[in-house]
Amino acid sequence: MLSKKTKYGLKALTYLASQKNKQPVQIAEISKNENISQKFLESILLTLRKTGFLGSKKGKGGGYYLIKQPSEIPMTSVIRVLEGPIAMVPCVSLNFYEKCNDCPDEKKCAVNKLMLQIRDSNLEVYRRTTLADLL
Amino acid sequence: MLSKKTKYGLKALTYLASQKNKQPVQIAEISKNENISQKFLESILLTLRKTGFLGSKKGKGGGYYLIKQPSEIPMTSVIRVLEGPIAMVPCVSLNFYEKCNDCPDEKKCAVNKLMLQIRDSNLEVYRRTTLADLL
DNA sequence: GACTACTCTATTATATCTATAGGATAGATT
DNA sequence: AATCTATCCTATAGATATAATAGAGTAGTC
Repeated sequence: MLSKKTKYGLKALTYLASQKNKQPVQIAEISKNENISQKFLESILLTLRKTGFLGSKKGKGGGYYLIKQPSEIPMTSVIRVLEGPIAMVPCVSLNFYEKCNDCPDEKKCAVNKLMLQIRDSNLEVYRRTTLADLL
Repeated sequence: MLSKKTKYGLKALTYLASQKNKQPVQIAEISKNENISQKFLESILLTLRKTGFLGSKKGKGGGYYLIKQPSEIPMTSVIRVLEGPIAMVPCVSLNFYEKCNDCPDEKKCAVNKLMLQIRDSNLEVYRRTTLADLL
């Protein structure tokens, strides 16, 4: 299952991407329009800022805004930041590889074989899709 | 992440599929060879029997065995039984569809758009892969 | 009839996700 | 400078799902 964190994060990103001008948008506005708990959204936007997707402005008229163009934000990086590894098992992960301790030979492992294909097909989708494609 | 239940279930299925004769295999044997907690494996094999993948024989010389040919067991059905819905969000699920209560229009939803593609690509992999392909 | 191995229910442990609370901090406005 | 506003940050609690264990019960085989 997709976590709510990722779901909300994606919705917030598209909300910001669909803004005509580049004025900062307040958390409260996004929260209200996308039906997201404001406090929860707060922490999500915070991680998106820390990971270089968003900029923020404090004080009156402040809020969050996209740093890059939507077409320059691939889903691979969004998913990795919000959801974690794209692979469903660590032994087929590109960025978070870990050996299974119960598995003597990865190349003979059925789970590895299957999940390698799943990873590849998911990666293909995430790589070719940018935030701009979701508007 | 893939649950251990699914992981162990897949390993057990391939173990059974790789048997030369069709004699029942005891839980203890699978558990030992695949490094799986015996009791946990017990419950997994039980659900695989109840869902029509395995047959069992009680008493001495008993155990579990595959009912169908490995080539006739698609991953779609295995995953659905062990892991649950293939879709990552209910609003794009074929067999477990559910409307999001926070989303006014699915067709305009970014999460829906993205996850629809992910579902399709995963489905394609699971459909073309049978247990026989994992041996 | 004894042995073996599956069957089933209940319980515990663990982890992760989701959400909330409350205050601290920094910038804008007057 | 004072005040308002909105982000920033940490801590924590509750809910849920997963993972694993325990132990008694049942049914078939030899």
